[in-house]
Amino acid sequence: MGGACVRVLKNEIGKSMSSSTAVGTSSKPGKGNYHHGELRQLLMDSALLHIAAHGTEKLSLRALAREANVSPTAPFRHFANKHALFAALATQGFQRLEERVRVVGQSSLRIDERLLAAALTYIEFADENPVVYQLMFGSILGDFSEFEGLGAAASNAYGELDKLLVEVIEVKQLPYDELMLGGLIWSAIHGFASLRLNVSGQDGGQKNAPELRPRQALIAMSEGLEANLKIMIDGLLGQSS
Amino acid sequence: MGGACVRVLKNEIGKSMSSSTAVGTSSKPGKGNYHHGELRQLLMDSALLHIAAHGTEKLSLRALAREANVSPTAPFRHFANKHALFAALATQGFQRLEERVRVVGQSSLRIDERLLAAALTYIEFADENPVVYQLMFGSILGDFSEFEGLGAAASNAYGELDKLLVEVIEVKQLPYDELMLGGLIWSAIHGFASLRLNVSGQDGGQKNAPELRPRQALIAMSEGLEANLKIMIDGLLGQSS
DNA sequence: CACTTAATGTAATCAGTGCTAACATTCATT
DNA sequence: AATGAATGTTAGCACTGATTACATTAAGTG
Repeated sequence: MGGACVRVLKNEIGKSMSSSTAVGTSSKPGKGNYHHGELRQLLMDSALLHIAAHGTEKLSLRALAREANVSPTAPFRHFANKHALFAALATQGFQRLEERVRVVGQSSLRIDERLLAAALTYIEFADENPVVYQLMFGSILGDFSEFEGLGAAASNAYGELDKLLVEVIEVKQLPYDELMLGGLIWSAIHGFASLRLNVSGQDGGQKNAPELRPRQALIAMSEGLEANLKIMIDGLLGQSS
Repeated sequence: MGGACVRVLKNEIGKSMSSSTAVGTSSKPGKGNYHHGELRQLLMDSALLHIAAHGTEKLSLRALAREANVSPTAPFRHFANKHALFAALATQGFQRLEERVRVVGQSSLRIDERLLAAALTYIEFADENPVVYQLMFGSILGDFSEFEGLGAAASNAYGELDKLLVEVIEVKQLPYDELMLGGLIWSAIHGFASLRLNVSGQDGGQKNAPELRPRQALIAMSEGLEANLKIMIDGLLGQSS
């Protein structure tokens, strides 16, 4: 019951199964065939699907285990507890985001174009990986320092944006403190990405209630996204070219 | 175990116990004293404290019932399920936010000053009611249409911002579509508020790791908040006065 | 007032969950 | 072949969300 619209996106999984022998997945437990090697990533991928379908709240490690044809407690060999799984997903997310932003940051475009491209990349990432994004910037995981590597991964990802900020300030001789400009631009980007995920999720596209003004605003802004982002950033950089 | 820093804020509760006979709260069940009248709001207030302390994930209706000296299933008389409680909190939040924004929106200031004041109000609300804010704009509650009144409350709250947008566009003859300008400004405000809640929650203030650059950016922007917000909004409105 | 009715609380119970502890199997390395 | 770390299994505890049937209260009606 309930319209739990499954807004799953393939990009959010994939990129897994780097190596390992890739045993035939089907098979009942207790027959001398231990899973081995691939279970951790398999659980993570499976978790993303479940969260996308029913939310973090209803994710059950036992259900994941069941789905993987594995004993109910097997997941605990890979994740100390449920939140550790979330943290692992978020960490992986930060790493991938960092990688993507670095690529566009190192292109040969002008600095302001690279900044815009980075912003777009950020928003694309949120679009393509909504569940991971929520884990990364939502409130489910409290203090990152409770999970090894998570805080560092988050900081590294931000660092890629930071580089661009330093550069744009120097090139354009902006009167901003680098940290403050970071706060401004980061807020703008994140706000847009975050609202789109949450508000656009409203109404499965069916009953189109009259109470969807906020949603319309975001849809309006989403059309011609790049141009609108440019307005936003240029506004913050104090120029209207 | 775990550094579950209890960042509770009094504003987040309060404003309750509107009327009712206010029976002496202490007393064991099964002694001919039914709670009556105040239990619903009592559960909501209690829930906020629990969520602030241990997160939504670990909130237990049974624990709330226990704390209220009430049978384990009593909460279900007031909330169909756990998420309905969250939804009730979010709905109340939207209503209070709407009220606050309306007040500043109706002041006698210039329109751009009122817009800035509204933005500040929004951010103050998030600061003072972090848990409610996360429920309102986070991903815990999926489709608002599943909860009666929630979608409308959200839309009404946005409506107060909307009024100001319409006015500023007309007065300043801005070349924006009203919906799009709403998307831009709303993103900026929400992004700042949201990041502050989530990122500033990192590190209980103790070990001050070197991996806190993102946090520093937000702190930098938080100092002189009003001035920075003004930069942000003026930037979007395309003026640098 | 007595009587009804809706609202609210209780009691008993169920399936499912996170997690722990003790044990089994496999893999990699020597 | 032997050892030890990694990984999976089995059994079980304490707890949770939720349902059902029943009890009590407050409020309204004649």
